[in-house]
Amino acid sequence: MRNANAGDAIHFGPGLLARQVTARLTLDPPDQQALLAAATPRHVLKGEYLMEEGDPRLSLIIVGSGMAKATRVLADGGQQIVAIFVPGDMINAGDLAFRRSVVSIVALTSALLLPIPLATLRTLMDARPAIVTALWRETAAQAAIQQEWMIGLGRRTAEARMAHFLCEMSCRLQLGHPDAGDGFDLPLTQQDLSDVLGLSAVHVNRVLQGLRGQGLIEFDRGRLEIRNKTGLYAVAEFDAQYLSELMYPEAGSS
Amino acid sequence: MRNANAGDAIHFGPGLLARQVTARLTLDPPDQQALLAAATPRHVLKGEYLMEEGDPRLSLIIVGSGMAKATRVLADGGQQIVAIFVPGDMINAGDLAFRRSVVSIVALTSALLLPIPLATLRTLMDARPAIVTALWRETAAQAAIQQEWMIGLGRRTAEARMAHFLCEMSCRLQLGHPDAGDGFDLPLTQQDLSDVLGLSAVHVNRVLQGLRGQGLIEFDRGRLEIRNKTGLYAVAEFDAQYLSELMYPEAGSS
DNA sequence: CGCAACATTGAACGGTATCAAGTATGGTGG
DNA sequence: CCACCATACTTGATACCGTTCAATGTTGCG
Repeated sequence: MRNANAGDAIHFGPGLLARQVTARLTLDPPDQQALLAAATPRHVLKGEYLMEEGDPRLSLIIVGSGMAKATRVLADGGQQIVAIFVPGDMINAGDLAFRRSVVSIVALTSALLLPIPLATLRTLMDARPAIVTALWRETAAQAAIQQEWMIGLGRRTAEARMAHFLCEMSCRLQLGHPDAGDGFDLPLTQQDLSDVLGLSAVHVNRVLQGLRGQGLIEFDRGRLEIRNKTGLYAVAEFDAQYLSELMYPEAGSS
Repeated sequence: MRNANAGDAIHFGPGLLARQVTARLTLDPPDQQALLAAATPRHVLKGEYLMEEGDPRLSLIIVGSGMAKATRVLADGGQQIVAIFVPGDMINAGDLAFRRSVVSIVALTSALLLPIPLATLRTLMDARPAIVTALWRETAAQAAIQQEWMIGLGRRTAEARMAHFLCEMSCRLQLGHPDAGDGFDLPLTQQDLSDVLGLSAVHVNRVLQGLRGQGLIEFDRGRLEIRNKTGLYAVAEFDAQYLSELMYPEAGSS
């Protein structure tokens, strides 16, 4: 949302956006440009629904900027967030393999989306096999993150779960700009956090205070500062490697 | 493991096995045969490790018969099972997109595996794009099941979680032979169930007794009988559709 | 200013874990 | 065929982590 390089090969976006996105797309420049050129950028507002449970899938959506959550509402009114999407992510790439989405997608911030209509995508996939591979890899990356969440939900204490999630988001959000400090925007309410971590909102509050009290983090109005990275990693038993491998996979796997 | 049709196009397997497997591979016959022909069948015994955390990925493994679990051991000795594989599944298809596995794979029964060396697979993927699509679809299917587990771990009671898991396994195991009754082999100990559901083994025992007491199931020595399918589905809030869509996706999505 | 959303705090309850026996069950070797 | 052993299952008592309920404080926004 800063310098709009009108001269970019990618015609629709500011330079910064393109860089964040392209860093995640493991595609050769021609494939990448073909894919991005097929998108019709679209802005959405915070809180807007991009997709609802049961909707047919109409497009592949790449997040250009902003964040979104994938959530499922249960009969008793409870809610579980099953994914958080950051710039460069393909929103529920895996769902595309099926007829309809089983989760709702909600924008956590105002966001710029790059939706690619399914018909166009199919043509591209036929013409450029690397795009199928990229979709597969993205699906696999999201599945690996999900596995980490499952382990947290099943076997970690509330504190470790929270710490682990914060570490994960820190890594994922800072991939594009590794020079940034230890603070970043995490536009989640405590209610959102509780729906990610399978806790009550009240307990999230107490856990956050615990982490604050240990001098590990500050978290205020959607901004997280990591005060003691080593300590936080220790509480989380966090191994950053699983993510860097996901995000920057070995070249030449097709 | 019954009638060995030596005349089958697929040279290594009994007819029944081939049918179970091929029903899940959404590939045209030529692609399917090319893929399966590249496998060197291998038997493993109950309890055998097929893969350990951190191992490099050397092959794509399709389950021919038997079952396996994907598990992750934590520092405190706790354990979380993140997937159960049944005949026709590709074991951690998603992990192939990366360098190494982050989970261990253990055989739950003696099993027949169809491993396809990674080098061969890459050649096949280049020659037959439909195979990449199939890997992607399989990864997506497993991710969708994982999401369902996450929802259970995060937001369902122990009883609903258990019921839901049993419903899921019932559907997945009976896809090949829909005529079978409401009983099937589920070779999991109560300890295994606890590691799937994020509970203690003691509590699993009590939950099972609860379901038995309501006349919903029988579960004895690895054999599950569903006595009241409607009732069990109700307790689980189980929607069978999400699975049938995963397993029998619409034709022509490439 | 006033409302709505979000965050914080305290008290009491409850689901599930943990600990500690004890009881089947099935496989093995004699 | 039996004695033995390991594994799995069952049961009861107790403790705790996290929930629920209810009230209050805080922030931002139209």
